[in-house]
Amino acid sequence: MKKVELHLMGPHQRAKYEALAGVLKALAHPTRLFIVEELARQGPRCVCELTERIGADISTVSRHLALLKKEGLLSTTKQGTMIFYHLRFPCVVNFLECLHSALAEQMEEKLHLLLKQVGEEQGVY
Amino acid sequence: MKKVELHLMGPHQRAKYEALAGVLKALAHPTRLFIVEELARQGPRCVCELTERIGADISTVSRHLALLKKEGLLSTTKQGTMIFYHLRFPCVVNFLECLHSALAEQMEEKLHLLLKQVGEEQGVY
DNA sequence: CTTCTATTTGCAAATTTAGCCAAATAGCCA
DNA sequence: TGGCTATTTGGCTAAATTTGCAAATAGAAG
Repeated sequence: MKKVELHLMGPHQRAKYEALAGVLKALAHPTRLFIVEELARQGPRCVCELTERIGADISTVSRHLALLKKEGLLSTTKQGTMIFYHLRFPCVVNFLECLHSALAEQMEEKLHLLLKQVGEEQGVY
Repeated sequence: MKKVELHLMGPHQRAKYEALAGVLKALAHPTRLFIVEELARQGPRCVCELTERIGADISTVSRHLALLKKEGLLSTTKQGTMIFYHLRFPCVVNFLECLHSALAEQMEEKLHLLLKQVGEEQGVY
């Protein structure tokens, strides 16, 4: 008989969440987000061109790209000595935009709360 | 006259990507993903209940929850001495599911490629 | 072959993150 | 008040991430 540790997360679930976390981690960096949106907006770009726009060392940019590729978000093609990176799932930017607008709302809420507080304080004195 | 560094990422854009990255980083951890799905599926839960399912130290879980809350993904309500965490944007799980199925497809592709390679090698010898 | 250019990799320093234990806090109840 | 439970915080260590510089690779062109 199988002992039922009633609600403990199993190894299968664990693996699923680790894979997901890998992809999300790859996205969770300002430079890498910029890269993803740039590729979505402008189409495939080579390392040097992206590097220009980012303003970091080219080796750093190369590493960011490698990570995104490793997690399956980008693919590459060669043209001469240059390597072009492609966004494999353009739909991720939809999610990013959605998240961004939710963020904007949230910031506004916070701002309102803050303003209200300040207003009340001024009212008191 | 404004000097145009033609395509360098500006501070405004930078700030946007940093905020987005903050939220994504909060999501990018197996335990925190589990928490998010658990709250989506089962509704608000207290720290101790989540801790049971996760199997880590309660202080660790508490910190994960604090991070998710700090990034605006969760909110809290008190009931007696217990604190319940709520998922503020249940829609994030849609994205997670979408991402997960894309991941599954990708793994399958890789598997096929691998199998094909093995097949070819066997054919050669 | 030599010399470019584009890209990746080795390495080390600085920073961040994750985890646990122990201690502090907060609210409930007797 | 004092004890009990739920949660958070401080402190610490181990591990992972990020970054730039320098060196290695790979391909193109003279």
